[in-house]
Amino acid sequence: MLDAAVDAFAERGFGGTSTRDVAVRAGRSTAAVYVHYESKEALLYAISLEGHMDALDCLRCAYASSEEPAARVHGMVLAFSDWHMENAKLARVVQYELHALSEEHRADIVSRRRRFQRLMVGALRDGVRAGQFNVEDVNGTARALLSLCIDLVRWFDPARGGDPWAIAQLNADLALRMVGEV
Amino acid sequence: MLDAAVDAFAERGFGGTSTRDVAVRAGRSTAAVYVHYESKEALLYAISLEGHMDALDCLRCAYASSEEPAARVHGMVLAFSDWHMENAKLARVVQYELHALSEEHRADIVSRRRRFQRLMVGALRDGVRAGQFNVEDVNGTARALLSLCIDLVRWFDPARGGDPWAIAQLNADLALRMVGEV
DNA sequence: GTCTATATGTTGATAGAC
DNA sequence: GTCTATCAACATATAGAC
Repeated sequence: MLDAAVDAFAERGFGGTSTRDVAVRAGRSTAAVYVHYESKEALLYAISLEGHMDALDCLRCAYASSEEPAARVHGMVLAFSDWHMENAKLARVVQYELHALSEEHRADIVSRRRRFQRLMVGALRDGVRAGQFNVEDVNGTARALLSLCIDLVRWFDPARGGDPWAIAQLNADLALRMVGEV
Repeated sequence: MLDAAVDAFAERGFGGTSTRDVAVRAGRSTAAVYVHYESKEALLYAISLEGHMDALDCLRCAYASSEEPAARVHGMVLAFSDWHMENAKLARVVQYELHALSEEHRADIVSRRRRFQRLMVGALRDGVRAGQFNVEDVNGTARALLSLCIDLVRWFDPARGGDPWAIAQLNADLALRMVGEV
């Protein structure tokens, strides 16, 4: 059911998807949707929540798996880029359908999103403090590094080929240049 | 009429917008929409076409206004970033609503989009040939530079403040690092 | 070119049988 | 938990008067 909704929302957007679209993809009736979810918006929230938690786990894990600043930033951009390509449909919904959430749900998700930025800012500060990075605008640069990863969902299409790992490697290498690694 | 549609599509997405939404914003009846545009999709195509032409003009102009490779790439990222913030609503529709176009219209737009990539690839090759840039993957790096600019429309909100020019400058400075400027 | 009125299908969501 | 059947509201688009 969730998978069916992810596919549909990713393909046509939340507004362009009907509960019937979702039900048909899941091989169920429209009524069956409402047994599990209170509304179409609640379905989107469930997807968005799961996606944000999974992506944050991914980025936290990468942060924790190295103490050396350059290796850490490299690993974070590598993992976060890869996540967006390996979970292309989910990531698309996560990144582009926030506007359709209710006010309360959106506030919850927005506060979760700040953690991505904080984590990346932390990684940059570590490198600056250690004298290994040359970054003037830590917040802006962190934002740009996340942008590089997130924007992958706009154009990357698993069906059209392209090697996710090679793309993630390129992003990670560019990231080290962006932080002015010494 | 077009402005009203840009506002609506940017806020709620194409699928989440009704022709009534557009008509009300424009201070007209729904019937009036169909005097000027054959369908809701035709309205989206008109917006998308105008937006892509304007953005391409912007990037071409930046390309042409310098011969020196580093200044050229800096200027391109500066101008393209700025365009996405100064035309935030239009840019949002341009970048995120392609999926809602008819097959013919989408094909037309997609072929126009390739010109952005070609222009940036050209700028990078110039710098590599001149021995001023150190870029292994020209296509991938050009894609990343455009990503940095385009992803601004996902989060930049003119209403919430933030200095577009400072953000554009940061992106342009990061771009020079990304191309390994000597 | 604009409107009011309307045709025709689709929407999110519910009722009630099994 | 699943279905079929259905509701009221809304969708896109058109007809025809001014």
